[in-house]
Amino acid sequence: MGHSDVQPALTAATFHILLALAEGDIHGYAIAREVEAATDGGVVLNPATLYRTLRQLLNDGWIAEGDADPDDSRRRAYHLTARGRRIAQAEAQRLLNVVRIARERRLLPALR
Amino acid sequence: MGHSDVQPALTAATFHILLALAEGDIHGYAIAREVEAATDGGVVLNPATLYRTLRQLLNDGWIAEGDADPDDSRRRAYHLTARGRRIAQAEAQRLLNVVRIARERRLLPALR
DNA sequence: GACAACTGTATCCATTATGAATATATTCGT
DNA sequence: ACGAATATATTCATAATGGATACAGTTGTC
Repeated sequence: MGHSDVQPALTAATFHILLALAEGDIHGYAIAREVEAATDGGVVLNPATLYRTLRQLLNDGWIAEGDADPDDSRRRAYHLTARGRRIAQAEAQRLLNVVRIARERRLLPALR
Repeated sequence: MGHSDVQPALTAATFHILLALAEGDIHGYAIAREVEAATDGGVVLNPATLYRTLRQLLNDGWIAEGDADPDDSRRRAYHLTARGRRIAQAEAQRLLNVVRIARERRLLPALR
């Protein structure tokens, strides 16, 4: 989709991953389960999408790697950087606007 | 992104188009301007995405073609079908949940 | 301590979605 | 009449996603 420089609209997968990372250090597999739980099974992250996206987010400096887990050497934990948090906040605001529009169009019950 | 049969998560472009069609008959070009206005220029629909998506939505029976415009023979107006409206409502509800999660993670100011 | 089941990360390949650019015709304003 | 804006549509390249698979470390159990 276009975005005219205002804001580069994140993919749904990226945003869900950022949401999971917002609470603090968490590793890939746990992200997948967290997203699934938070959306009642509505969003299932494909491992290809998950690890590919994590690599990109790391490269872009939106997330950073946390301490290694002493209990399980396979785990690679991440957390949001300040930059990543700002981006996630902006995206959340954008989605809020979309929900507002949906409400105006009577696709959702008024307020709550 | 995955979706485990619960609900096939729409693309942002598709949802914005459905939102624009929720008010009643409206033609392609007007949809593009409407979406741009509603998102303060944040979402700009590429014509390729727009007309491609309209064709798909029509094929899938989510939208239907309205009466021809007597003022301008080029215009092809559409509106949501009952099916399309149900799908848009479900997607709106899904996004509302995402916003709720973002709020829980303190990425948005509490309530409003 | 062997073995199965689960956890965890990662990649390949095919498919789908998006975007930039362009083409073409109609309508509007002057 | 003529240029600008409107309106639909497609082509070709790139980006995003999903299905499948691979493989190693960990946990539980007998």
